[in-house]
Amino acid sequence: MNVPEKPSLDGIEVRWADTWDREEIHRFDRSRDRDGVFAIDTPPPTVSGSLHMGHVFSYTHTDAIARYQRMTGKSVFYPMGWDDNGLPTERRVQNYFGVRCDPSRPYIADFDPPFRGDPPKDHRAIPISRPNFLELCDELVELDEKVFEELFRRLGLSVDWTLLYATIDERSRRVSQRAFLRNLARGEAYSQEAPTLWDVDFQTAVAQAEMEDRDRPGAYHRLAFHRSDGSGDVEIATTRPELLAACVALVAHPDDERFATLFGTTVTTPLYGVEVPIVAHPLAQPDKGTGIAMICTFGDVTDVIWWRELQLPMRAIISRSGRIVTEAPAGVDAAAFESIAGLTVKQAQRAVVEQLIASGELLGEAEPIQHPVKFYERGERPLEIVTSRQWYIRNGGRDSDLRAALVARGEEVTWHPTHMRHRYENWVEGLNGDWLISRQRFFGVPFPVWYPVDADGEPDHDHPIIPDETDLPIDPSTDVPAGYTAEQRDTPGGFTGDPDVLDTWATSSLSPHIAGCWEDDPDLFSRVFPMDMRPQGHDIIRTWLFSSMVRSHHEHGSVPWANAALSGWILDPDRKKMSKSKGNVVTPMGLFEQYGTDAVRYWAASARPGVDTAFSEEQMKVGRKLATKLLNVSKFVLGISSGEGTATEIADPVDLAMIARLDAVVTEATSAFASFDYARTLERTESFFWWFTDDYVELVKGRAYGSRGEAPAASAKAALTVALDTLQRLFAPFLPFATEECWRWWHSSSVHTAEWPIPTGVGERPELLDPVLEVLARVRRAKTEAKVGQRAPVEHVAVTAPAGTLDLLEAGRGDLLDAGSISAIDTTTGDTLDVAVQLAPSE
RNA sequence: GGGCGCAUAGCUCAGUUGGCUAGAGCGCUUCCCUUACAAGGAAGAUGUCGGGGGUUCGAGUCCCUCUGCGCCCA
Repeated sequence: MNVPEKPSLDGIEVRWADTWDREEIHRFDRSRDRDGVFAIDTPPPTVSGSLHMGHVFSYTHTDAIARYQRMTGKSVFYPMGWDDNGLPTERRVQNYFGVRCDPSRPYIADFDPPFRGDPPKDHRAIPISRPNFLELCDELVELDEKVFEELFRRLGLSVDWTLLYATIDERSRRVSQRAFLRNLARGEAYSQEAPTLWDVDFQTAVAQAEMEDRDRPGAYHRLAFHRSDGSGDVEIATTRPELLAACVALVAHPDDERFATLFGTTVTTPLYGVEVPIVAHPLAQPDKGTGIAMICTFGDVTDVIWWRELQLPMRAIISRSGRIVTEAPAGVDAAAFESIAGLTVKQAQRAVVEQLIASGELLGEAEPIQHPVKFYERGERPLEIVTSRQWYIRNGGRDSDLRAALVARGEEVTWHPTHMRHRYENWVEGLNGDWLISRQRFFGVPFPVWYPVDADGEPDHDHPIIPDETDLPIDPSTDVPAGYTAEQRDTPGGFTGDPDVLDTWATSSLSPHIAGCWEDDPDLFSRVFPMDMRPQGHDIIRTWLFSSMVRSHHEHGSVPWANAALSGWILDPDRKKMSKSKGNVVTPMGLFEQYGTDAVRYWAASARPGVDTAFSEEQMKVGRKLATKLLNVSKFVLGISSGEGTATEIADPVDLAMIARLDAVVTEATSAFASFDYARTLERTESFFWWFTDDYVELVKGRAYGSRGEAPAASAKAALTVALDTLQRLFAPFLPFATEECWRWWHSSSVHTAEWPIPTGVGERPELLDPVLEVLARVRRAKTEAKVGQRAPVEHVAVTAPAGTLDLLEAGRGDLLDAGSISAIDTTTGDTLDVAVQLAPSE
């Protein structure tokens, strides 16, 4: 045994993290069968900046559960992944190196970027080739990932770092492409030319899950359409007059009597003189504007529905750059159109409004309104809708059977907390289209397909050329399909590669497959899948959680995991969502250094599952106090008992009563942990711990020192040892460093590979301690009121209490005399408890 | 508009199927350097459990309703 003179938390993180690495205590034992494994589908953090308190918070919750499961004897499959694939990385590369990707540029060997970090504000990004851009992506993510790993190790995450993956690495690309090809073969993936939400800045299609509504100012402009029979005008209101040239119909609600006689007739558009029909559709809102609206191809998603369901013609005028196309669509007055050709949407609106004023077809003043506008969640300009060919995976958005099946899958998962299931169902039931998985970006997993090019040089999208699974991963922009030569690329009669990359969620939705080496290592996969637990934030239920469910449902006909544990948000102390500026000032590493890692973990683990939680340094101070106390009480107990004694040697009723309480805590702590409620385990353990140190230890200290002889001391020592041993293990998942520190004083192996405690079963009469401690409290109070120290001697204590209480009290009489420095206790039977304390005269 | 959550001490929060006098920590006040711990300990004060109604022998807890805050979706 080796107890230090002055226990300290300083430096324990590095010392024990190194030891754990050396002893490989977090290593997954892949020889265990599925029942002996606890598999965690760790969220791969986005490597596009820095880790913040939100990461520390939620990853601590998962780690506590992982450590608990390990102690119960499970082989814990706890991988880590880096989500380095996708737009956030591209964006960061652009900002870090001062470059942008231009696929038309040639590759430059040994390219040296103009900056490495913080290009000046006026710097214009240098266009570079796609391969050069990807090299810079690789360089930067490697840097970021080192920093991430260091922080996670310092946080004490018990991940098995040999299981590390990155969502852009070869294994992930192979898994992602293989899963896509399987979806394609089964008809779950398909490509289609269709109107698509488009971000004009990022130049990519955007999925429903990445969209958000933002309130933006707009204005209703009232426009006069002219009835074709010359009988007057029809007045409509629109917030997007610039789309007038794209108008293909007017629409009103079928039950709206104001327009009943107009349905089936036609009008001509202002400025452009296009004849368009007036149609009826239930999605038209009678109370909006004038009750009749123009349908354009396309102003918003409702236009798309109308266009599709009413089989209207296409008159698209917005290009992928967000500018008005240069040629007028068929039927549109070319001379009138020329004045807006090539303008941005904003410029076009101004021009059209001016023209309408001039022609007298704008009625009255524009009426300003606030209205929701669709944005890409990372974007800065409203989404436009353009027609393009995209890949989709069926997700129930267009198929009610599949939707119902996915809702049913949601019921197979146990949600923590349970109400999070509603978020999932809400999302699934509100889907309005399949999952768009293609992105017109660069740093991502490429679609593993080529297309034959016909004699006219046009790709045949209906007959994609598929690689063999054994060749994956492939890059269709450099690899050549079987049966073709490289010279045939992009030539008539040859082939062309699909230029797009998969949505980042299309890869991360396969995180269980990537981590579990699906198909590459079927033996491993069978031992970990379906996994036990998916921890994640509730904000990505609609993306990561749902897409994972879709992939697993298609591929395996099962859920990907049995439990979904949703963590809450970190809020500023003033209850607002943690601001960036604040998050940057308070860095996790700074807090680890200031309070110790265990203290920060304590703060995180105190928050109940799924509950938004205020950032609180006060809680960290409490955590530090707890860790310090644990070291000190360990030193005390081990100093007095030498770590000897077992539950069977406990004989004194006071000790048995304490053990009874301890057993109850173990039972409760265990069932809470088993149901993922780490916070409850911590709270129960902690409150017992403080009671143990403040009351029980003080009560039996004298006896343990031998004040009443060997046998009573032996019982106390055994009880102290058993309690300490149990408490160190109960705290181990929360305070991994402090518990390891004091555990190793008297054990040669790690507390984290020790067995999770089970009740001793020897406890008796827990209620006995209540009257004993009540009397002790009265004595303490008397001393405080007399303003003397707690060691001040007491001459005499007279206790009046009911007979039953006095019986209980009798068992603790000896300990009370010691703990209170009391010379004598007299007892009298009475109705209520009364304690009279007579202090010894001061010297 | 639909869904979900929250409201308990000055602050942050516990309070599991209804059950003794509603708890903890922080903060505040007083005292104590005591041989595990002064980065500590002992003691104390602090509540219309958001409002209203209902069920019940009994409601912080269950039901209804209202108010306020937050989140998700449309």
